[in-house]
Amino acid sequence: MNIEEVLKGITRGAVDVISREELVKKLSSGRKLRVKFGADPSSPDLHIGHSVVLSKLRQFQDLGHTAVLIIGDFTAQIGDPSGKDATRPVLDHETVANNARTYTGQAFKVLDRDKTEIRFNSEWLKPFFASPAAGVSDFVNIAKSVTISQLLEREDFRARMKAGTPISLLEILYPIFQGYDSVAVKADIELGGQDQIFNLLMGRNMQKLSGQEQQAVMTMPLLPGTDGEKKMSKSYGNYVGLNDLPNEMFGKMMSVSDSLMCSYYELLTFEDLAAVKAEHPMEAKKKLAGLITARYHGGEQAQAARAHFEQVFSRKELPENMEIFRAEKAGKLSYLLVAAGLVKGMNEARRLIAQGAVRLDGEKVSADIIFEPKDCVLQVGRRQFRKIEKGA
RNA sequence: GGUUGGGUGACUGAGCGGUCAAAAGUAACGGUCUGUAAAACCGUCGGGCUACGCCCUACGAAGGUUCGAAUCCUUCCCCAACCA
Repeated sequence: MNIEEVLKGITRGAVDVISREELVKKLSSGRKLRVKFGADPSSPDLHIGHSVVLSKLRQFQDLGHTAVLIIGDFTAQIGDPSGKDATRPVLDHETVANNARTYTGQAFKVLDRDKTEIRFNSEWLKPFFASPAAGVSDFVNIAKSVTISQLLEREDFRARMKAGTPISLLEILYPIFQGYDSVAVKADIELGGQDQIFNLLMGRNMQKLSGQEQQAVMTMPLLPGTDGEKKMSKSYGNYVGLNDLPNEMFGKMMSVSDSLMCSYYELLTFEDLAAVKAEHPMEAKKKLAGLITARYHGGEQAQAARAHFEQVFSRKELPENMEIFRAEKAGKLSYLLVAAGLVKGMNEARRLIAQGAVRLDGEKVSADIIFEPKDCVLQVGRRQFRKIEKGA
């Protein structure tokens, strides 16, 4: 493969590449490159939005390069301001450690473990920024409790702002931490989401200051969430998690709008877009759901998820595996719903019955009848099933 | 440090002595429609009950004033804006 082809493949889908010349130079140097990707373990759940950048990282690995996965255990205690309109909560050590563990576990669903170097940035940031006297938590606490607006209110700062001179480093503290990571791991290339561009460029600055060769920077587009409006994020609840069960994953993919499906094809797969658009949307969506599910759970599971989907939703038949609940004595149906864990409370149970959401063996139940224990299937809404067995 | 304005249900945000389990929007959940599309429309949306009514717990925390408080007073905690 010549360099042209490599470059084409590696920059496919990228938003920014800074700079192309440097990237070419690095790629053609014959060296094993160190490709950095940093992640704050602020949330333990990775979703398919993260997979956009991770897949790109994987591409580098497949070319023989090393992925340097930085776990921002130190920076997680500060919170990346990128794309946020409010200060992030500060996490304690234990949470961060736990998150980091699950994080890497999920990341290796995409990355090649053997070509990945995992580093925790507290390794170098702690001694670098925290004096033994002040201690990390003191520093973090102070930085957390002083807001920018408070600082900028000061007259001398206002004057400086008016004069156009740069303000304190505090606001750009985070990018500096992240940038220093690049120095510490001697990154050749850094990948990130589109909203990371400022931070990534800071890495170049810091490396230059340290006399290192500057990393090339490449950003990937942000994946829209399943609502089709905001970016995919756990806090918006519009994500498809890498750890989602096959049926869940398949189902979530099926419920997105047609236009969103196209974006997903573009950002998550290598499929030919024109061909996709020519297909029936339903078929195309099933294919997409299958591709994604297969990626994280294997082809067999994906097949099963598709079969399940078609069975339960397309043909409205019963699913293969249902949770079993043993009913021992006669009682109100509403009580059975609560006991079987299908609803939160009695009121909700009654409401759902009144709304025609409850079925016994496929027959709508319109009143809160007395249920005599027997083997049957209890269904609430479209997707909640419970197999009822007569108790001993 | 000073001044002013705030803290309301999953979230945004009205209410400012009784008619308030608390408007409106979002989210969520059911239903109709369908490709579980999306959108739209209808309904529900603190908990419980012997249920067109009743009880309990709720409007930052703790007290108080009232027949009656999310609404007034006191103290405390937290936040924001502005001024130093």
